[in-house]
Amino acid sequence: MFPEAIHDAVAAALASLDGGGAPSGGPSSWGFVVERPRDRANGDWAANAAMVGAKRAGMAPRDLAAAIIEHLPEIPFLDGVEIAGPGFLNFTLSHDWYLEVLRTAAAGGPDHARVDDGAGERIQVEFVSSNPNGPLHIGHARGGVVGDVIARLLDYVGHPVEREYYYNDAGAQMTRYAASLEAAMRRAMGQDAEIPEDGYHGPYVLEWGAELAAEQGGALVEMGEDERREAVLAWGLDRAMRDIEQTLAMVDIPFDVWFSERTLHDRGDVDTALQRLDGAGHLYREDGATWFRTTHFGDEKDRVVVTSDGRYTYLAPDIAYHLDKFARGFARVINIWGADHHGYVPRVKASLQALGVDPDRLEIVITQMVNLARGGEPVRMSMRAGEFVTFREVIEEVGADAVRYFLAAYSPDTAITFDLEQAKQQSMDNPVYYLQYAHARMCSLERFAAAEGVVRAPLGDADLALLTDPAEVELLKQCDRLREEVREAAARRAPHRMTTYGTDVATAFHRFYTDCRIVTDDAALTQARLWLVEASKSVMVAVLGLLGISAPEAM
RNA sequence: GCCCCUGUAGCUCAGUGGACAGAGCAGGAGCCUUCUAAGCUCUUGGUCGGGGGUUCGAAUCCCUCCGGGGGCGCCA
Repeated sequence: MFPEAIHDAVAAALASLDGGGAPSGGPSSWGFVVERPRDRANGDWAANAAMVGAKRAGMAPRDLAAAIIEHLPEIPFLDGVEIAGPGFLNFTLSHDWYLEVLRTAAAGGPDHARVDDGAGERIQVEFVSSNPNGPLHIGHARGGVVGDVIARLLDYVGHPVEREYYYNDAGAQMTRYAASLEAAMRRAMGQDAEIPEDGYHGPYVLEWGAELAAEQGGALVEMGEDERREAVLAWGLDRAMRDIEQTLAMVDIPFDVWFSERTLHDRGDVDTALQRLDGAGHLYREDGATWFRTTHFGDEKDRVVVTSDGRYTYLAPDIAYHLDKFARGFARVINIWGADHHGYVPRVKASLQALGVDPDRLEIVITQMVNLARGGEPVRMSMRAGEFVTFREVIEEVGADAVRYFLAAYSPDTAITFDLEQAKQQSMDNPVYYLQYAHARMCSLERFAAAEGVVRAPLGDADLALLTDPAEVELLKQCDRLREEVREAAARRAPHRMTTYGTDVATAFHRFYTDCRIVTDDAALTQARLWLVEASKSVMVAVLGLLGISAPEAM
């Protein structure tokens, strides 16, 4: 109910100041906001209405503030309102409000702060979408974690969310991959074969080639060339996809839909999309190729969709793919792309616009680079030569929780260096343990209480008013932030806000633990504090759950 | 050359229109015979890259300059 209740009340006060008849646009036309003051001394919530509206009201901000207070309707759980600084209205909530927060959190569990802001707005989040010709690396991992957390956040605020992985199982890259695999297979079988210059050279190619040799090598070499090529490609696709899916499962990143590029070709969707573009007059031929006039939609140059030797460029199926997404009824589509793809945004948006889909419905989150390091030394990688540390290796070395935390903790806009040594350390260099430790302590307290024979009585019987220690109040205030923090993180597509918030909750809890002994001879106080622990646990489990990090009961 | 991201404490990063700029780490001083010290308290440390502008108010918005990263194919 906060901050909405305050906003409504202030809007009502402004409306009555306006002479009863709310003018154009109604109360919200004043355009003020209710937000958290940076400094706690300035209350629980602050409204800038008096500053924003001073000009329109023809009054000095502080005078307008006083007038607003004069006309302010009653707000439940409000303890007081003050004018401060240049004209802020600072609202302080009552202790009772925080006890309501405790009851809601303790009774409602980790889902207690869910909202249905997004009801009815189906969103697709498409992420990772690595080509199925090798293992995932750390860059894919970041897209995976960012996309996964965004999907979890959107779900929490009430959007029906579908997670999709798009894989390019058609085209020249796959042909090169299959040729490389076949060569590796032949080598494993003792034949003389060279992996093509423009093929894939990573150690995994040799490894998978050997697997292929062992599984079906004999049969494959007997086949005709075309048949064998098809069979190797199919096996290679399956092998890569299995590796990718398993790796993602290791860090708890599931997908609802695995979408194959081939289906677009097989169904004729690519042709259809190009015909539609042509029909709308957006295509032209030049130098033997077919061009899409993307400059008409703000791109810096036109793009080829069919090459002079009759093959599609990657853009052609991408047009069909994005068209297909919206044909599936998503109100909004979010793509998580690596920084190296940012240049493609204009042309994909152009294709949507050209075909009558509002390009604003497609949102593209760009994740910046991830560099790997070990003990401060950069780990050199070459994708072309296939020399890179795989995501799987990183997970095995540092653990799923630490990986997820690290990849979620920074704004997607920031380039990051993932230091394997640091991520592995179970120290304060690794704040993931700080959050998990808070949760483990909560569980430990419950175990201790039970061992002491303390039974938690029903919530309704607890005298929560006993919770007046500053550390207790601070912890309750932190718990109260969950809903607004999730909303903000979801709206801004900003997973890292959850790690920041989680740290605040953990800090408040550790402080509470240090300052207030929970299980004591004072039965009533013990009951109240155990319920506070329970409420905090709901919040902590919610945060860890949104981050996809495990909540250990003991550490 | 053009486009995107970025420049905030010694380090890694939060904060993107509000009130004296924050966290962790690192540095300094303390706290375990009692519920997990992977914890807590206090403390040192900043011309928010430089300069202009918009605004009642700018780390935040605009312009410009400088530094770092990425992208600019009839490759994916």
